[in-house]
Amino acid sequence: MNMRRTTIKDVAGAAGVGVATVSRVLSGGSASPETRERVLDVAAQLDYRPSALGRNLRQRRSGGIGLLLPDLTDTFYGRVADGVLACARSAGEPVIVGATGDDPECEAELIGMLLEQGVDRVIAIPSGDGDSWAPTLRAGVTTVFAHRLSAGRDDIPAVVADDRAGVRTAVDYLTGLGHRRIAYLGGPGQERRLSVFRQALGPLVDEELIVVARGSRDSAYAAAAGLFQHRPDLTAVLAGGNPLGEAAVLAARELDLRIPRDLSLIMFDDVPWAELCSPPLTVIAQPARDIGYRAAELVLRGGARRPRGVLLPTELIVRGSCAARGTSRSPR
Amino acid sequence: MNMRRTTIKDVAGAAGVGVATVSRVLSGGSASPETRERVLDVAAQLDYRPSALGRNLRQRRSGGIGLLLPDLTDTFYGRVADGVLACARSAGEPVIVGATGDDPECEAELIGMLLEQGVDRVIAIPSGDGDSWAPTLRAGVTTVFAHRLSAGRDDIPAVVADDRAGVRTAVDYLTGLGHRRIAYLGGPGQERRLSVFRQALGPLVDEELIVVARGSRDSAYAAAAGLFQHRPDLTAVLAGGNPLGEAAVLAARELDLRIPRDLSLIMFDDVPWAELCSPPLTVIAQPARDIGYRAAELVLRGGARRPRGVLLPTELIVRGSCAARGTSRSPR
DNA sequence: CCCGATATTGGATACGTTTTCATGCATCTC
DNA sequence: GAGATGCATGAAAACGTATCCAATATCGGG
Repeated sequence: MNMRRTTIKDVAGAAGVGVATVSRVLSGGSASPETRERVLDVAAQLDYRPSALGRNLRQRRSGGIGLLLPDLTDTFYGRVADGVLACARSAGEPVIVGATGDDPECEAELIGMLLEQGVDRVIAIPSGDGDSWAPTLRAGVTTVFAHRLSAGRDDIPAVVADDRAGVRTAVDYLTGLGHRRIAYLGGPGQERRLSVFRQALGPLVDEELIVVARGSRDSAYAAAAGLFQHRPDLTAVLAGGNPLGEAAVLAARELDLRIPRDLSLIMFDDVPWAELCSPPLTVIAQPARDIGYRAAELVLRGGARRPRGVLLPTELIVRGSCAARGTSRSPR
Repeated sequence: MNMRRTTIKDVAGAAGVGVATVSRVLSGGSASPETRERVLDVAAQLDYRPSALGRNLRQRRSGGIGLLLPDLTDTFYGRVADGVLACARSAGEPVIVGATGDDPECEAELIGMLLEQGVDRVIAIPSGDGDSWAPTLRAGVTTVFAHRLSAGRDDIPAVVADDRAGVRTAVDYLTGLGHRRIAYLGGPGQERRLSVFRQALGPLVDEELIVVARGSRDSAYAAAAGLFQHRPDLTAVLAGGNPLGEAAVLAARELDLRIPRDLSLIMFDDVPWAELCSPPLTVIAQPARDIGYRAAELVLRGGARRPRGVLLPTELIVRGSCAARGTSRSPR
């Protein structure tokens, strides 16, 4: 059972032509109609597939695109990945995916793996500081960020949702409902949202109401529960991602806080279950799939002329998790 | 800006040795301590990374593993993918991911892409019939199925959850609560669950209560709504996956059916939001991540001696979406 | 009828690596 | 001291492809 893979030589031999001709025919080069037909016939008959290994080695590029994101478990990232895969497939490009777990060290390691693999395009939801990305740039790999920017890397185009507008409308909506003590529950890599939050809240900002959790579910829950216990005077929460929102709902339930009577909640990212929750969650929808798709488009078009990035709109979807600030929360 | 990638020749030249020696040192072969050190020094200094392209071409294997699944949007598949990625990373293997959308044609196309890419291991959640997989086997690609089996492909090992036990305990639980008219809401590729469902229900089975939706969310909702409207006499539903469960909850709410008073619901697959639902959903938990991880282990160990597959346990997690059959549903 | 232009073709080379094989050198054995 | 044994080493081949270049065939024009 030592089936050698059928190579271009086999096709050439069977068709009675040289390998160069076969290569040309299959790459759309010029050839006489009859040879072309014969070659195609033979190739089809032998079920010949040109080896990407040989081709890539020859033209010193893998033609694959690398995708690095924190975690495929989070539906948001899943949707981003879905968008990337869709676009890549329509271009016939394979995608190598790596999960960084939001760990810069792990990210650096995966970057190394991608470089070793000869990937020449990378899409990433970056975790660490910008330094990790020096290697890809130095190697001439066209790089595009998705969903997040990386500190000190304004030389890499990015496709992101308009956090600025999202946070602002959310904050406006909450203050419009009369809320004054508004908390922010954030995750890793959300510096931009945070700064906008502070800015939008203006004089109302209270640093103690800003909590940043690490990536894990446990950490998110702990952050939410801690926040609610320490500051029973807060009346509204903005959760910076669906895991945080989930943690907030869970913690609120555990502490017997009723949503929205005792606590108003807005969650970043619209997920299917937001509607199933009771009350259904008011959210800021982000076009996750589009982010992935557009990033893939950008990286496929190549770094020739690089647009400075793409900003996709967000949308506040009002459901039932926010109420006008009524009586102050009853203390237990 | 035509930075040639640093190759093994550069290292050899700079270290004053032959390329063979460099290759040996880096692959852990034998070499005198002093040469080894010098080579390693130079390699580190030049930031040399062996090109996977060259290596793979030489040893006629890509060393990568291909992962084909229906959809990264569904958290279940996301968790499976996460498991695969984790295992692959610990083995240093890159993973090429493709989304089939549960479309056999698309699946076949992606299989072709993987073969072209020279992948020598594939993990798949198969969509179509077994015929699609003839090419991979013929090419000597070790193939492992995850989560599902493929009809007529008992020569490919599979890592699956114990649907058999899962369905049986669910049905037993429901009948134990007094339910008699139990519906099954299924998706694509669930033949096994269906047959077990019929078997477990025995004489109670009612073919009209068995509905199979296509993959999309809309289709799932339509199936659920149609079922509930046509057969208002049913008292319990088993949803074969979290999209189906979601659809069931949504449709029930739309038709003003209260869960669990009017309708008991058990959902396959435990997702974080199952707990957030009100009432919290009773589910059959599947070890999705483990399925992926084990499949990766299996495919990495290689097809040398092939275990006939792995069966992972499921668990019925009772929450609040099932009730004893009380009064018959009031007709609107 | 001959020459130059054009179209088609096949041989050879290079891509970066691993691996085989032969060579040289030092050490060991009798 | 001569032959045998072992080890470190480098030259060269091979993996499958794309492309350069020369060679051949075809054709048109003078």
